[in-house]
Amino acid sequence: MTDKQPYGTVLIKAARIMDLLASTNEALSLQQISRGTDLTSSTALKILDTLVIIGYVNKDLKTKHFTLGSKLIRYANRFIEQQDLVFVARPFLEELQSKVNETIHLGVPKENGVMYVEKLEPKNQSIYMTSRIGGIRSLYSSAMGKAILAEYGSKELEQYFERTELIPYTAHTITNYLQLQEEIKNIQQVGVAFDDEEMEADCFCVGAALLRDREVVGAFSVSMPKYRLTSAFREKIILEIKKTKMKIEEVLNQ
Amino acid sequence: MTDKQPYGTVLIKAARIMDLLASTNEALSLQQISRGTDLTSSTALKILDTLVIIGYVNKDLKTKHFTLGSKLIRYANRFIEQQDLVFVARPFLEELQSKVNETIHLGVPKENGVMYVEKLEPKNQSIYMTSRIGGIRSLYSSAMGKAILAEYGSKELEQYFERTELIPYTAHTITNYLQLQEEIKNIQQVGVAFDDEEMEADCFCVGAALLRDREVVGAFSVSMPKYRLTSAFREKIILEIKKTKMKIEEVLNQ
DNA sequence: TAAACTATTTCTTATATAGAAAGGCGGAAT
DNA sequence: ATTCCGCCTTTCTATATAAGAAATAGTTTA
Repeated sequence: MTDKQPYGTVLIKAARIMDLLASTNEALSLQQISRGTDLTSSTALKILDTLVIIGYVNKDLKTKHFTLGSKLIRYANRFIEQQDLVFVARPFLEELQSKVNETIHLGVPKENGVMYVEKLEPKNQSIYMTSRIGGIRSLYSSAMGKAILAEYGSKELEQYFERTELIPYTAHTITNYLQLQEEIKNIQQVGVAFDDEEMEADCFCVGAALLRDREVVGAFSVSMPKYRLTSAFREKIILEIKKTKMKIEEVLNQ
Repeated sequence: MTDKQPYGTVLIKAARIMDLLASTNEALSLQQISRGTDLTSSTALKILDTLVIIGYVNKDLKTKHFTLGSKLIRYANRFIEQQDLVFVARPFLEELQSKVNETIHLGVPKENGVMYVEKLEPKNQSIYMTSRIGGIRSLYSSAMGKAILAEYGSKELEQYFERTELIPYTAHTITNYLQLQEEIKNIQQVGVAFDDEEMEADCFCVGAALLRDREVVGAFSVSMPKYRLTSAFREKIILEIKKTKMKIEEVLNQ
């Protein structure tokens, strides 16, 4: 019963500081940081100085205020590239894109939700794209998420229900466990999942999960404004999604 | 002459590990990390364990290999949002976008170059966008960069020349300091900078610097494939860039 | 099954860290 | 201008932590 020797105390404190800096768009003073992290100002300052040296934090020399550093972007870009699902799936998603000409997302399961790791845009819309990559959506309210849920076993699903509250985002969000269970059964039969304005008004999505060795490793979806949805287009998208899913999984499973 | 007390040794070692993990797309073993960073494997492992706890590193439980963690994406997204230049400039860049319908970049000076912090895409092209945001281009070979150089004072410029080798990227890259100086004079007269296939074949850009309190805080540019460039379009772009620069700077300088 | 490698834990010493307190600096108020 | 006040920075030392060698556990190869 010997307690493990503690380690990385400075790292953990540094991470607290980083999280605090990442919790706001404002530049923070030493005081704000030391109060916000329960560190003495001398300790916080020494850690901050080191974080500045390694490029994780920026210090405004005039105001003495701190913000996140630019090195983090390099890390993030590399993180995305290290998700080999992105590498594998991207060419097929591009192909899908060329056929449906709508927004396409790729996501991976993360923290009881699904995290966007790739996004293909169709139009002239100028989008602030980085605000989305890395974003996490709940499983029960998105096409990708429901496609993932449809691959869960029954006890896995039960555990999901236990730990998850079905909060409505729109009037269409499914907030009832029985109804969600019905929906999941339907997805298992049809082979694709839908999001009919359940996350965002006017937004319709069709998605499918991606399995490697019978395990969910991600999901992808096509999203569009609802006014562009005709029943013929809907059928086309379903067909193309199924084809794309097959192609990607073929590669994923060697 | 008392040496400063060392601090943040673990942080710096952790950063070495992070940098190593960010230097490749491969997942790395403990051995590879301990060799690549000159840390003993026990030290490296303890740091890695902590990095996993705080979400900076991912450990594959099967292979025991390490990759970067997903928390870095959150940091990166927030970093972008903390660049308040992005907030200020975006609406004007979107307006510009709607007029020229070509790719628009926004950058900030960083490490003897210019770092992309925003990108507005015009077309149906599916772009792997995160690979660009955060990317750094040299000053002498890009429209944004040369626009920044044109705001340098003469001694500042001399210092830049001293520390910078003019490496050619294409046959059109300016690799001669006198020629570059001529070009800069021209930019100062015309008010915008050009990149005529100097960075990438077939790519033509027009850019301008953004000043706050007479200090360069960024730059933006319009990029297009050269075959779409007519002389009328060129003039239109120059005009629109000048207008956009004025509008953004008006806000930047309150 | 053994051999060879790699990951993990243990243990001890030397070292880095935490935090209080003092000192410095700059902006605000008078 | 001068004082005051708040925040940033430095100093110092007991103490908690880190480093590394070596033992152990685990895994792959032959």
